[in-house]
Parts: sequence; structure tokens; C-alpha cells
Amino acid sequence: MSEIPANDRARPESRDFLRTKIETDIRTGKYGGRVATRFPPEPNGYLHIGHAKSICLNFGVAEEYGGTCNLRYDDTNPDTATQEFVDSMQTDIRWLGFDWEDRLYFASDYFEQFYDWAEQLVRDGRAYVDSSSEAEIRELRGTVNEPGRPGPYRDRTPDENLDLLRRMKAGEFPNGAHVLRAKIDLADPNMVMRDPLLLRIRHSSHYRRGDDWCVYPMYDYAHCLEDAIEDITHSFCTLEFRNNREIYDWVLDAVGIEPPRTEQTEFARLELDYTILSKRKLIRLVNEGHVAGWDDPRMPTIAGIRRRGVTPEAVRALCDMVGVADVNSRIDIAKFDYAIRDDLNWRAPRRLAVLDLLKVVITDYPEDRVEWIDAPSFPRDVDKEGSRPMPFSRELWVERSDFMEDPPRKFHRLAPGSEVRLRHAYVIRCDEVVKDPETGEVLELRCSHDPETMGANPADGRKVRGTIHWVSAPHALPAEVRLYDRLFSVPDPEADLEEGQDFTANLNPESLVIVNPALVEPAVADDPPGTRYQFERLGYFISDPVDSAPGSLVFNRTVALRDSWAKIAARGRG
RNA sequence: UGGCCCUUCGUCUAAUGGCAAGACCCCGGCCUUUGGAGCCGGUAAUCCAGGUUCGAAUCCUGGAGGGCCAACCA
Repeated sequence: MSEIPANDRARPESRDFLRTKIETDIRTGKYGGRVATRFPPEPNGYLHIGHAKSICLNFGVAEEYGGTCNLRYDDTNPDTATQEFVDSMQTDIRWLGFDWEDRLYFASDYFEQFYDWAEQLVRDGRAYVDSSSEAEIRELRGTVNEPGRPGPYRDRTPDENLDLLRRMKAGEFPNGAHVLRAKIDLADPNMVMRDPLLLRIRHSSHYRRGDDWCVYPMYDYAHCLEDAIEDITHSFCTLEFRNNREIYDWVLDAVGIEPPRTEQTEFARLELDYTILSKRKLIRLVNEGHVAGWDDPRMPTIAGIRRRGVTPEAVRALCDMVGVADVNSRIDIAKFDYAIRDDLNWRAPRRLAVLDLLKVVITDYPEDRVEWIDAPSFPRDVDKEGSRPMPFSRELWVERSDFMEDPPRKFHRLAPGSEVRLRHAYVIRCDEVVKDPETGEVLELRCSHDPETMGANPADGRKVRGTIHWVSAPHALPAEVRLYDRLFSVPDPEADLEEGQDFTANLNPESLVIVNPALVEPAVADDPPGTRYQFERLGYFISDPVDSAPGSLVFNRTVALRDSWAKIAARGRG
């Protein structure tokens, strides 16, 4: 097995079927040991987590086997491709940590080559110009249960076809007047092979070619040739292109590309619970205002995920965990949450913030006293240095949910007469509950502290089981906190829709809850936007890269912490 | 005249004719100044029926179930 690169030896025993194929190809010398992949997005939207799987696969495989991966824009449709999408995709791929070096390609640079091959196909009698209307072509193509029939233009002579093709290219005809079709078999059981369209007339401005071109190639004609032009060895695409493999090989044969040549292999696209990854539908979410934009933190786009505070490492970890197979599958969102927490746990410094405010007065603490606590930024089990000064004073804010007047047995937090640890500070006891006489609402807790418990357990050995977070009232900074949750309220937004409904009916009305003001400890004041934290006991947050500024803080919740108390509490109620 | 692909714990993925394994979820326990993290343990699967074989998740046949294909999208 010495043919397998040294950097591969550390890989685990088992390989997915794509890597198995690559290793076979390397071992047998099919491409002289060469591995060349490509990531070929159509620049008609923003990249999303599903693309990340393909990016990790194509760039990852190239890295692992000492090969190359091209970035190639499949910009063959002038009506949808834009420079904005081209630019955002490069930002996103780089952010994920991949590099195409000098291998940036555009299918639109190959239009001349596609056209020259088209003339060749016409001369060889393997393609013809069809002047039928779109509806007629559809009619004559048949259905999955009925064969198609040849149309009246199918037997034009090569000379006639060549003349028409040249005039198509010269712009003599309007959109739809003619198309170039492969001459294969209208009765083929594979619909893709029923004389597929190769070139169509489209008088549209192309974002790169302007108005200099008007015969644009179809996917089935272009994609295999793009791969061949770039001398790709392994062309990976998603499962729904399985039927297209036959035309992929037909076109390569027809223009005379000899093996060993690019081969298409299909793998399962990523599907994630509680979201959608269809570009068409993501565009609707943006255009119809269901979200604030492509980078809305609820979006499964790379831009949205990034703004939510997810790290590229977490995305790549998810892709590793998910693996590659040829079976359709949906990934449990919990797996993504795990990957995010697993990365952020050792990366994000801890801070304290309070979302739902309840005032606590330490009655036996002097009014003018302030202690500055040197609080470590990471727990013992995270091997990182760092601390910040935390002010402690007589008046504090704690989380309203950390107090219960009539608590259940396992509630280890504040209740009348009970003791609790203030994180990094004293143990306090709740002596008195101040309520609004009218409404009964709890307005304030009056507590006393044990002055011996700063950095120490109670001297008399009594156990204090709960620890809660807090901020010092005079020192805390106001902030807007955006609590993001899953975009849809059901795992598969497409399933079980009632008559007349579409996926938007399943949008989660609580996918964004804004807390304003929340209060955050002062140590975050001077951090730049885009800084990630764990607000202890609440979750991982990032200061919003767009809207947060010193003096006007905005935090996005990336993901909540695992909450085993919620399970216990829910069970108690059930 | 239909064709092609797929089917292993709840979920995702291994096992490539030889002990059905790992991860996430879930459930216990330990630990804990985060009801976090970590550690230990547990529940849990080869779609069905035949066949080949000493031996089948794996090969063969037939079912069942799921997916894709009838854009001048990709």
C-alpha cells in the first residue's frame, strides 16, 4: 500500500465509499495517482450548511490525497448569476478554512469551447437544431410512462443545422426560436437521454460576459465539459444527478474525451432537521421578509451561521461526524448543537449576564463598598489562562427564574430562607421577599451574605448546592440580547402540509426573542464586535458583528447550554 | 415503457463472506463554585421471504418500503 500518501496513514480504518474509490484509483494508477476535485457552485444565492458538506468533501479529499481542488463557478445561467453571490461564496469558503490558491475558474470562460464542440457534434450528426416551441418539445418528450416521439426537425442535414447554429450564436433569433439538442433516442427509458437540450438562446446580460454571448449551455452539456477542461478526476455531485450520469458520459464520448477522464460519483446531500436547504426556498425567506437577510442568524447559510457565532471548526466537525454515504438522510439538529458547544466550550471565555432581571439587596453589605473579584475566564477543566475583574456590591441583579417562592424538592437555587452560591462570590441567604401588594409580583429579594465564603466553602461544613449568576447593579452594562432558536417548529418543514399551505406555515414564531435591556458584567465593554463568550448557565453568545458597538451592545445567542434541569423540571410536572 | 438508486440502533455512520462497532440523542451514576464540561455505565439495529455457503448485514432471487427523473434550472 505504499502508493497511499503518508499523510493518510493516520486516518481511521474505515473510509466512506468516495474515499475508497479514490484509493482504488490511486492504487491502480488510473490517473497516474493524481486526484483533482472541484467545488462547482452556481452563483445564484448564498452558500449554506449543505454546501459546506460538499466543500469539506471536495477540498478535504484533495488535501488528504495530495491533490487539488478547484473553485469553479457554474455561471451558465445569465438570469441568475451575480457578482454579489460570487463574492460572498469566496468569503464563505475562505472562512471555512479552505484555499483554492490560483485555481479559480468560471464556466462562462468556456462558452467558446462549448460552442466549438457543439459545431463538432452537429457536423458528426450527433446534435441538431430543433425549432419546436418549448411546449411542443415537452409534448414530444413523452412521460416517464410513455416514450417520446421524434419531432419534425430531427432529421435536418448537418449543413442546415450548422447554418442555424451559427446564426443562433450570431444573435439572429429571439429567445426560444431554436435550441440545439443531442440526437440520442426519444424513447430512452431514462428521460435525461431523450434528446437533451444542449444550447438555448438567451438574450440576457451576463454578469461577466455582458451582452457578447447569447447561446448558453444547459447543465448536462456544460458540467461534464467543465470537468474535462479542468482535467478533474473525481467529480462529486448529489444523488439526484444519478440519472444524469449517462448523459455526462455520452457528451464526453461524443466530443472525443478519452478515458482515463473525469468520472461522476453521487453522494447524499446534507439535510438538517428544523431548517430548509433549498436555495429557491431560502430566497423566498429573504425576499418575503421572513428573515432579515441572507446573514440572518436563523438562516442555515454560512453567512447566517457565522453571524450567529458558530465557528468554522464546528461546521467542519459536523461534516466529519455526518460522514458521506449514498443514502438520503436527515441530520438531527442536536448533532450540530453538540459540535458547536464542543468547540466553543474551550474557546469562549466565561462572562456573567442576566436576562430576566430580579433585584437582590445584600442587606448586611455596606452601601458604599465595592469588591473587585479576580474571576477566571475559564473553568478548571478548560486548560486556558485569563481572568477579569468583576465588581461586587450591595445591589445585584439575578435571573428571575433562579428564585422560586415555593420550590420543588430538587430546586437548588433561591427560595425563602435558602442559601445559594453567587458565582465567584459569596454564599447568600434569602431572608425576605418583597412583593407588590397589589399584584403579588416579586419585586426584590433581601438577602444576607456569609463573609467567609468568598473563594471558600462555609466554615461549618454546611452544603450549598446551587450556584447562580449575577451582575452588580451599579456596574452592569445594558445590552440587547437576541435569543435565536430553530427557524421552523417542526423537523421537516416540507412534511404534512395541509391543502394550500407551504413550508412558511411551519416557521417558528419564536425563532427570535429579543431581550432588551439585559445586563452584562462590565468586562465585555471594550471587546470588539464578533467576540464570543459563554454567558454562564445561559449559553454561548457573540457580540453581533454588524449591530454591536461599544456603548450599544448587542449579543446573539449562538446556542444554549445543555439544560438537564429543564428535563428534571419537565419530568416533575409530567 | 417506465428507468435508475437506496434500505444496519430514535438519528448519522462502520463492519467489504468470519465476534454487528462508533458518534449524537436518551437513561443511570461519579464529579462539579456553570443543573455546563468531563468521567464511568446502560437501553437500542441488519425491511421481509426464500436461496447459495461450514458461515450472510454483506452474494443471488422475489417481495415491501423510500428517493430521483417528464425546466429552454442546476
